[in-house]
Amino acid sequence: MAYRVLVADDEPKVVAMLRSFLERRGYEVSCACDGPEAVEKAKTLPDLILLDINMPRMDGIEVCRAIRDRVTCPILFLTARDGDEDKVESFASGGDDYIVKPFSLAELGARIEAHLRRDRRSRDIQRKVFGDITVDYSAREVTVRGERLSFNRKDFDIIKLLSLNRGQVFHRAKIYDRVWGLDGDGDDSVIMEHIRTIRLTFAKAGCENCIETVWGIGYKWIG
Amino acid sequence: MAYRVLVADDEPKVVAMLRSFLERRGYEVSCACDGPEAVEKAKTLPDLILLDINMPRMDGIEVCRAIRDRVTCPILFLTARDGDEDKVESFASGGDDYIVKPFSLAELGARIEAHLRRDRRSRDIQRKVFGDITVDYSAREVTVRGERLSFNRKDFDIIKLLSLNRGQVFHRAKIYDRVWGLDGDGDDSVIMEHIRTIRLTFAKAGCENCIETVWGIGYKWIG
DNA sequence: TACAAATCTCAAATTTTTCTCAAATTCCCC
DNA sequence: GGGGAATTTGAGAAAAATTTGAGATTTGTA
Repeated sequence: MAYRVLVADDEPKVVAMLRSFLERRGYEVSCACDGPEAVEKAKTLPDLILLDINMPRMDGIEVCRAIRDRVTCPILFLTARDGDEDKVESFASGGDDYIVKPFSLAELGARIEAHLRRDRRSRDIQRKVFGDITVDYSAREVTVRGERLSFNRKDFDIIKLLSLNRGQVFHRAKIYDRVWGLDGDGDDSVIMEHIRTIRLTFAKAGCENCIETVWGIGYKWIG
Repeated sequence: MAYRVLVADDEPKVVAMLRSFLERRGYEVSCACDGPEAVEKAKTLPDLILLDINMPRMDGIEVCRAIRDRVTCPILFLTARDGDEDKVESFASGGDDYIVKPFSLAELGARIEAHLRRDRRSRDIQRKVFGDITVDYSAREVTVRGERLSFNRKDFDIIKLLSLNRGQVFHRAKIYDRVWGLDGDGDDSVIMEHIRTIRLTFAKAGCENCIETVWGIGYKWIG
């Protein structure tokens, strides 16, 4: 499942820019253009929130105070104000970071990743993103553009093996060994069958060619 | 008990200033004046580390890489370098924050507090909200749209384990270990039975599918 | 101690996954 | 282009895992 980021800013230009940047990086983005809307959308429990401080009707700091009890995800303030007092107040309201505009997107991206990584570490979650596809190994879940695909045990185990080793070709016998265990007298047709159901499920979600056939050898994950 | 902060910087003046500032705020401070010393002192497992990037023999980023696997506490870089690349590399090495010198002590204090707070928060969560469902861990209470559901001890322990790790799949044996204790020779059917009663109780309150079955593996909390 | 609630057991019923096998198709190389 | 091996497809059988139902046992408490 891709990370869901909530962006709250009253300037449409900024929102559009952030959305495009974040989506390009594989996040799922939702937006709010004022304080109350941000509070409302925070109820969907995003994985991270970017909060502008200057917003009409309710400023970012008030939003943060309002949601802090219910939302445990990292909250990053974005703002043009560079005063010490603003910073101290932002952190005191429950914020996790404070980024002064204009900021570089590279830095923003790195900070977002760092916060998500810490969150992940404290929750022991592991996932990998391949463009539209996200594979979450601890949830045993695959998501394609937000749509959740369900795989049964063997299918997921195969996806896990291949996707953790993207680009590497696996013989069918090798897949059998790794997924079924070394004792089994693996029959290639079993693997082929599983590959088929995996492909079918991905195809239904509009995602072809995640797994490529390498003639005479086996399969590899393209992602 | 006071939080222990490790300060690593090769300039004695900076170290002295930070030490005095931090001690005035009630932290217990230890210092290192070069990279290897920082790595060594990190073994005492401080609660937070302030790391200068420019240090003799081994720079801050190398230090961070060296200790990241063993040390889970927040690592904050302090540096005079303000380039994007430095920042990105610092976060990539496992850092949690990047503060450019000269910084205000008020901001530094606020950032340190924020990082420690998050660490604390992830250790003792009081309650969590999942849409209609609220799980209160200190009161051992579950509420669905205001209606209070009652669960017996084991059932609640299972709910707690799963809901604190939303999305993560737990093997039945794992659930047994975590809820009953490691010694028990857990029988899967016990877990299945408890899951059933939990589901029944939630269903009566009009709340289906909080717990999802992952075939061949176990269960996970959807919320 | 006795009662009620909580916890555990076990086998039948159900659901889902996994495997099998032959026909159809695709791909590679001559 | 054609032969032959490799792969995909399709449908259904076999196997495995889970849920359900009914009751036995244990535990906590008045």
